[in-house]
Amino acid sequence: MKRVVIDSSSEAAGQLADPSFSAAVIGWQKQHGRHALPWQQTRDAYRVWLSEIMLQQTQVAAVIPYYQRFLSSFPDVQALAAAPSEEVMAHWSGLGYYTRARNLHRCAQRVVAEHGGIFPRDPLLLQDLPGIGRSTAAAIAAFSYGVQAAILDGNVKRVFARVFGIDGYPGAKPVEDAMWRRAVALLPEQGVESYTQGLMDLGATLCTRSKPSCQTCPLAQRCVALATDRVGQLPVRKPKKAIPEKHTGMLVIFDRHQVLLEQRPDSGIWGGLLSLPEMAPGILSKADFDAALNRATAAFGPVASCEPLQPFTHVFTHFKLQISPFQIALERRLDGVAQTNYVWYPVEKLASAPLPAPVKKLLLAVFREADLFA
DNA sequence: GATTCGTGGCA
DNA sequence: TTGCCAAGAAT
Repeated sequence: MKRVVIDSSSEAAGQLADPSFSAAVIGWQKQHGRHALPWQQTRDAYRVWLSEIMLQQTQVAAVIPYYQRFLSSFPDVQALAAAPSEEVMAHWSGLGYYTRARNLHRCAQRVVAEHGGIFPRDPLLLQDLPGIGRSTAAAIAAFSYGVQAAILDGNVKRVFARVFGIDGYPGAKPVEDAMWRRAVALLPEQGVESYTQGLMDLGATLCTRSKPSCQTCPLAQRCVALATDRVGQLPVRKPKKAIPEKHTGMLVIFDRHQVLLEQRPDSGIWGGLLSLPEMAPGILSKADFDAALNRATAAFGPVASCEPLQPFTHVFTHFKLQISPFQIALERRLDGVAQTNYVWYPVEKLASAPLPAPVKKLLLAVFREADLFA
């Protein structure tokens, strides 16, 4: 069970309060903010929630097509709750952070079962639902119901770090706590919707990471970073560490119009998706490789041909993955191989399959080239 | 509390 | 090319 933060911030809030701050943000938002994003112009909590989950650690441009497809396939929370898991995963395929998709599905089912299909308006109740943390709960409550609740996302952290001249990495606990206190203290009495959207818009369109437009910023007068010429230094960068590099061999085992896929476990990288069977790539002799290949494919049928494809690297946030693919045609396919985590998948359905982005790209390239489409 | 989760765009 | 990181949450 996740811990819900109850914010009873004390006397500090009084000192941090400043009505002119929210007034400046709200005024700017109404005139220069974004008003035409697909999830705006509505107070439908389902749409607000869907957009907020998709936008976690993901840029607006990447989300828009996913949001549109999701909404047309699952027009309301009941439709999403009733959908099969694989269909939900397939719609999320390529967007990343796949735990979000499973939590999204679970959340829809809980809203239907426990809240009569209505998203609660209390941020603390929202935060109890899977995939909804403190900031997302506040955004949903503010945009859907006008509830006075504070967000603290990457945009707000960047704006705060500059305007208030906050040193220290915003991901560090003490720094983040201090920012939460400010976020709560600065909430306006009226107009949380415009204020919240304004903070996001400021960070996304004006107070950007590089080349911010300080000339047109409504907060320039009060910006500590601008006054002290530290706009380029704040917020403090995440302390970098060397990321490990891993290797894997991926087997593209196919028989006419079907390819062998493997269901990945729910936890870990690419959790809950289908992917290709993997084999530790080695600096092995050809004989060793053939032996390993035979062990790996014995259950599915004798190998007619095996050709290495161009290896490539996929970069994650926290490690690099060297992928060495092999294209393996079966001489014939053995039946009765009932290992439940494997599935023979029709090639023509790959484009809409719940696959990781690099795997989908690889497979579409292989089968386009091999001209194996019907 | 530090790690673990994708992907694509951009400098 | 490489590095950085975006509307964070869960463990």
